[in-house]
Amino acid sequence: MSVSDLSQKFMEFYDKLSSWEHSVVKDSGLSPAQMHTIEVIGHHKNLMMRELAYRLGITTGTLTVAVDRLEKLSMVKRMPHEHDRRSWLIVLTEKGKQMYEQHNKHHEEFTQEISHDLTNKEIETLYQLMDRVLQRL
Amino acid sequence: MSVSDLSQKFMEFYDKLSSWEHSVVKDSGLSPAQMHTIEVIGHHKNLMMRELAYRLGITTGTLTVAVDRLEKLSMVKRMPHEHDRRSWLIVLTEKGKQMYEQHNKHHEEFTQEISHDLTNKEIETLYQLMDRVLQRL
DNA sequence: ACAAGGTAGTTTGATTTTCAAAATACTTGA
DNA sequence: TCAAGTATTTTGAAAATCAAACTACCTTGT
Repeated sequence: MSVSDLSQKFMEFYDKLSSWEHSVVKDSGLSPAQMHTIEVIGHHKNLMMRELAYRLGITTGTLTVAVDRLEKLSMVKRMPHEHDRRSWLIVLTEKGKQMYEQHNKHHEEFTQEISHDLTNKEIETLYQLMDRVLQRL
Repeated sequence: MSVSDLSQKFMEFYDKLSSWEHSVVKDSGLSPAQMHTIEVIGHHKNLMMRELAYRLGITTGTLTVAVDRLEKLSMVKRMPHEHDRRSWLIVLTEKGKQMYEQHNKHHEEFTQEISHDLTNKEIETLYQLMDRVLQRL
């Protein structure tokens, strides 16, 4: 039982999550990138372009286009920043919030499904271990 | 401690892994999609176009273009299929194998790094729990 | 044996995602 | 105030993606 084994499991987990996400998102009418954008905005409530781009791992130029499109779909809107007239706060519209909530529900159903064989204690343990691992990131 | 909490951790893990992967891949000269293609081929040693496309979650049309490009970069090559003249087996070249090994090493260093605070027993537990979760996927 | 239907891969045409670099508009600090 | 810095957008180009049409080959039922 080596670090290399754990590494394999991490990557397997990542891959499977990725393909699950992909298949779920397809039914939503949004692209994976669009859904991810909505997830991050929904999680943070409001973000400036620069910060959002950073969290999505894309450039602000790319984000400008993406936000334009999401705005056209009535999923997000640009709100003026109170203290900096160069900036926008990007927030979810009502429709965007619904999309966010629904997608979250999918995540929870998914988690429910895959942790079905675990006891409450095991779920707790898994949570704690992942939490500790994540703190080093 | 609910399923919803665990769900959050899963998504946080996914996100952070994703952005880590992104930053590592950038230094390799390949795109994330290209690296992922190499990872999957490297893992399975050889795959037909159809199977590889399925595992990558893309269409065969997209894959044709991607493999063309990776072939031009001398990372992969198409080998004729023994029993089916319509098919190719996609395999890594020597250069592709090196890329694959190096990327794997990055994964292991990453895993080493983030599991640094865990005891061997905890690593074992985490591995087992993830393994059980993954079996339901 | 052979036609019909199925499958593997490629091509085509279009859209989306992405980047780097230049441009614009605003803020900050000396 | 003015120079330098920052937030966003625009531009031009490349890469990733899809659906649908196409080619070549395989399989099956009669």
